[in-house]
Amino acid sequence: MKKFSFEVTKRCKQTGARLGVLKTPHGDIHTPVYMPVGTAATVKAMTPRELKEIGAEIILSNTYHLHLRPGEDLIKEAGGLHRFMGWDRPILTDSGGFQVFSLSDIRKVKEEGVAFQSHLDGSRRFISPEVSMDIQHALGADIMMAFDVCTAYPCTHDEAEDAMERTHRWAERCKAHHADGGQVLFGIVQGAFFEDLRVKSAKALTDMDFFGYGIGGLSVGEPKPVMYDMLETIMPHMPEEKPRYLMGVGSPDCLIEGVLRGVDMFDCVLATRIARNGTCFTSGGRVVIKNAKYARDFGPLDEECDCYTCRNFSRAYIRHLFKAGEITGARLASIHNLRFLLRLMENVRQAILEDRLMDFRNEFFSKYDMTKNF
RNA sequence: GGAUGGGUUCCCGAGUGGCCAAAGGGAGCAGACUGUAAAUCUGCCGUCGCAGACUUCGAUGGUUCGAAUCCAUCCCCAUCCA
Repeated sequence: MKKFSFEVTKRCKQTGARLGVLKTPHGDIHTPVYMPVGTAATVKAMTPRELKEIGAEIILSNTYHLHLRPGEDLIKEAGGLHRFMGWDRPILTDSGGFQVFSLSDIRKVKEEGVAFQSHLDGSRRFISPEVSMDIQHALGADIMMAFDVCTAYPCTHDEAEDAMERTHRWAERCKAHHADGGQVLFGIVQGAFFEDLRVKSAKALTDMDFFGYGIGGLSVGEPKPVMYDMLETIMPHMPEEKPRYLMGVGSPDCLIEGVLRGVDMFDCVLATRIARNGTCFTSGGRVVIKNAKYARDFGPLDEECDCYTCRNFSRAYIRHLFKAGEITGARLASIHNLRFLLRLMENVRQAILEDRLMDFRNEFFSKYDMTKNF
């Protein structure tokens, strides 16, 4: 479709990291980009207006969850996901593939597809590549993801290979079933933590020619260096002119390390989840704001942050809200954590533009206490 | 002044002879969290500590091998009656 395009506009001379623009009918996305996650058609605790204010260019939602509730038919009737949730910028929908992994206790994978038991009411559901495509068509997100099989860490080579081969077959089925309308489809590279499989998967997916490529099956509990190694293994085999999306990452350090290794897109629930649980990103490292030591700390969460929370409220106040169980605590922390990552990526893009991403990285880590990381 | 019911570890509240350092909840403290079964979950929560030891159930004195639990006296509290 003409309405969609991706272009790498610049490479950092210092690191080779990419700057790009992904154009969609709902607006342009400047990469490298962090995408806030709104699984159930809402980024938890955030309104679309607030998301815009902090600079979110695209958000994520989820096929499995919306299929169960309220159902894709209802969302289609509402005019599609954008209108339903009042968000007019781009949306990416995950395929339900990650739920094959995260709901492993209540699902069965077969060649045809995956039989889930709804985590809401136990009812039996079946999602195949075709069903996932149908649901995602009905939802109408700009970017759709192929239905894949995500494996755990650790897993055997055989398990990883089976999951990968199935992911490839399913990717073919997704592509065949995808209606080339106002949406584009990403394939997903699997292969767990085996270099031969990752290379094979990258090549196989590239041959299928998707609009973009997810890198799945990482950040599932492995040490970070292992993930970084896998990225370095995969990247030389990814097409240069297509967007690369590292699924489910990350933490501030992982975002930077990912960009350095050629990643264009990220999403992660971490920012919003830990925000609701009383933990915040700061330029100095993680701050568990509900801890007693902040009871009389009347300074901002992060001196360097420009977000609404940091401009107007103290650590002591935010801690108080958490201790009191007030919903505003979760909201203020969510606003901050998301703005922290979005601003980090703004800075990353600026650094790439100025060919100094490695300098930026080193400066970031000189301040960021990794012993207080995730 | 009389009647009745009570006083348990920070709070509420179980416990009526040994299995009680004492259920459960709350509060408090800490930890976890990476394509969201998460405003969730886990741990600690008398003191010192490895085992274990020591102090505690309004106060004091008894009974008993053994008491938060039984008896006596006293001190408080609540409600009702005068």
